[in-house]
Amino acid sequence: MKKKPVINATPVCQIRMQAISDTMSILSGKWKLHILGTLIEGNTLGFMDLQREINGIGSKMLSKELQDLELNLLVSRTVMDTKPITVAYAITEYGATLSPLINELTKWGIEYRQSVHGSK
Amino acid sequence: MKKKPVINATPVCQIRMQAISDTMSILSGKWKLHILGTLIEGNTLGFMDLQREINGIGSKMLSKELQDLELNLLVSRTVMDTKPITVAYAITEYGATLSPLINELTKWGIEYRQSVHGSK
DNA sequence: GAAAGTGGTTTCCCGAAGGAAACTACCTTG
DNA sequence: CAAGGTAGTTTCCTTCGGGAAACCACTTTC
Repeated sequence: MKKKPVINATPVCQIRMQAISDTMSILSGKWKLHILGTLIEGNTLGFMDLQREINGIGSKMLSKELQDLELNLLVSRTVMDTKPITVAYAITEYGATLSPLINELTKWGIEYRQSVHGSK
Repeated sequence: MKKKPVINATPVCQIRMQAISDTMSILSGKWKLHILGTLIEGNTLGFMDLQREINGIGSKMLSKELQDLELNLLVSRTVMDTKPITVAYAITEYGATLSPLINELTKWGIEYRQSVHGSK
C-alpha cells in the first residue's frame, strides 16, 4: 500500500503557503524590517540618517534594500531640491499596511524573551 | 555641525528591534513556516508524512529544521512504540501561539497578490 | 533473501547573502 | 583649495544556507 503522495495538496493550503512565501520573500534579508520599522517611527529620513539610525548597516546593503523596498512600493524615494541635494525616504501608504504584521512580530518576540527569562 | 550619531537609540525602539530580530531568527530559513503550517493543519505527522506534505524539502533540511523547532519548544517529537517504529511530530501549545502571526503573514501575502493582480 | 518502508545522518558542492573598504560625484563652508 | 557633508556604486572576499545523493540501521512483507 503506497502512501498518498500529498494530502496537503488542497487548494486552500496551497494558497496559504504561497501567501506566506510571498510575504517572507518581500521581507527577506537581514535589514528590511529594521528599515521599515525605522521609517514608520520617523517619517522621512535621508540616506545618511537611515544609516546612522540602523546600527551596523553598510551603505551597500542600505542602498540595495531600499531599492528592493521601493520596487515593492513599500517605501518612497524623493530627491529634494535642497542646497546639498538630499533624498527623502518614507513609508508609503501601502507600506503602512505592514504595521499589524510588524506588531505581531514584535509582540511574539517580546513574549518569547519573557518566556525564556521566566523559565531560567 | 556634526549630526547626532543615533536618534533611534531610545530604549523602546531598541527593544522592539530586538524582538523583531528574535522572531525572524526563530522563523528563519526556507522551510520553518511550511513545517509549522503543516503541523498546525494536520495534528501529529510522521517524518515521512511531513516530507510528503512539504513539496520539495529534502530529508536533511527537514531533519535540521525540525531539530531547530524542537529546541525552541515549538514542535514536539515523540517516538512511538509501533510495529515499524514511528515518530510523531506535533505543534506544542507554545508553537500554537504563533498562529496570529502566521495569519497576519498569510493575510498580507494574499492581499499582496490581489493588489499586484488588480493593478496589472 | 530481496524489496520496501520507517527515520534519519553524512558528504560534497554551489550560489546567494552580506561585510569592508575604496571610489565617484557634486556642493558648501572655512 | 582642502574638508566635510550629501548619496550612493563597485570590487573583493568570506560565510552560510540549502540541494543531491549516498549511506545507515532496523523491521515487515513478498
